[in-house]
Amino acid sequence: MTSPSRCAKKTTHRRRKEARPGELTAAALDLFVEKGYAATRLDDVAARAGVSKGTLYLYFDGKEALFKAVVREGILPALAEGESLVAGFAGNSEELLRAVVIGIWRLIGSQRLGGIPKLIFAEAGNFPEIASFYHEEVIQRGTTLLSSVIERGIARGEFRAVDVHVTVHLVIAPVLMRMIWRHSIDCCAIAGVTDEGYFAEYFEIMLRGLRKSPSGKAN
Amino acid sequence: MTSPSRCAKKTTHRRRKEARPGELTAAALDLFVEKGYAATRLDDVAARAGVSKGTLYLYFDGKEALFKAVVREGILPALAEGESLVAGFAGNSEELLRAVVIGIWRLIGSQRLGGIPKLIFAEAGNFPEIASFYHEEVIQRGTTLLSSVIERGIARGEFRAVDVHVTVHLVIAPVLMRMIWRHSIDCCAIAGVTDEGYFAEYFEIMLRGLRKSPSGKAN
DNA sequence: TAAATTATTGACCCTTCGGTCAGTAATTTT
DNA sequence: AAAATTACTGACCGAAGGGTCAATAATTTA
Repeated sequence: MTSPSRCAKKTTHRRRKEARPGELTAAALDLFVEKGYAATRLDDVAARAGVSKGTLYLYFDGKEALFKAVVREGILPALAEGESLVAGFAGNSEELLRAVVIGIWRLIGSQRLGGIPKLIFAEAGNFPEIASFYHEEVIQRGTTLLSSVIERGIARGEFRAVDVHVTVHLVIAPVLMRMIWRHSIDCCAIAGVTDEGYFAEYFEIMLRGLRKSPSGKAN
Repeated sequence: MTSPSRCAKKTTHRRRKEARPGELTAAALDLFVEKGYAATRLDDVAARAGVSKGTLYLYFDGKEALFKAVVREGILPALAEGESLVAGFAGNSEELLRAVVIGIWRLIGSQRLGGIPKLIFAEAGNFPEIASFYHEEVIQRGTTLLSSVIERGIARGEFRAVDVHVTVHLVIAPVLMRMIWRHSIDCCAIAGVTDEGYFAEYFEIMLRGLRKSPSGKAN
């Protein structure tokens, strides 16, 4: 029982040096999000990418390098997009906050990438190298991004003079938690609620909480 | 190299049937919170409790039963306390919401137990039995508890007519995220912020978002 | 077509860990 | 003190999985 190959149609294996890395990171993203970091088997990643484990090691130094490649390829572009959005935005800060949060949700939260934060929070303690990598390349940048939005709102007299550092965390928490729910016990809890319904109430509460004038209807 | 025993002072082991279960669940809580569910070794749990792995199996059927015991012993009493608080509360709903959230933080979030939600979210997918156990015994009860507070506020004309289901998740998200940060990459992010500072801004934003009258200063 | 090159394989090594159980030692009973 | 009871131990088993590497097959070069 040697189960010779994986490809039913082509008994022989093909040599496709160019395509391998992308196929491997795609497969890895699927499995990392589904199983977590430690529980993902490199055998399975390789199999899903249509190669053997040995091939995986030809393109990546190991599990850690593979994971970093997944994050760099998937999350950093989304952050860059958010940064350029803020840099060139002309409207009021309420609209900007909406645009940034919705953008994060559209590019990360609603995609398979939305499972990465959960994985990081969960396994940071057991994999310090990955934790510091993610902290430096994603969390710091993301925090700075949101801080700039809040600070802009305060500077323009649109938001109250909140504690920016704390508020960034309060603003992003419901977004992160929706990603986390979606990738764990999502089953019944928020299952019946659409993204639209969730974020509508989220913005209503959050912007009422941030607005300087308590008279509402600033939009 | 047999490393005969663990206890340096008493070469002999003691028989303490009554004390073992509590010592084992205490050790297990420490390690589950520190390492996560899958990564916690029963050998280590036993060692921290001062017994051998064999002894652990005398008191618990295995890892899963041990974990359930930890949750039942640690989290369910806190939920019960919240329920009785709501049942007998006389003040306005804003105060009640504050009391319930602060209570959850005091009894769970700020304790080692605050590491449990992270573990559950992270490993629910890999351990369905634990996920459904936690969902039925903790999440449903907790959601119902918070729903009753929001509904009370709406019924008394203190809160806007928000979507209760969604709002429960929005209200608890920053609390859960603070637990999660504290037990993962807490390092720099919220490290400099006290619980008081965090929750002060949290209540300010959340209650402005919930209040019916937009004139502020309802407290 | 033959030789050289290189992408790919998968069996293998080694460690880890949940779970088992025959044996040992502490305690109680007689 | 001897016998009976039972709390406790730790060596062991089997499965799992990260990482290695000699062998093999596809492709390129001569």
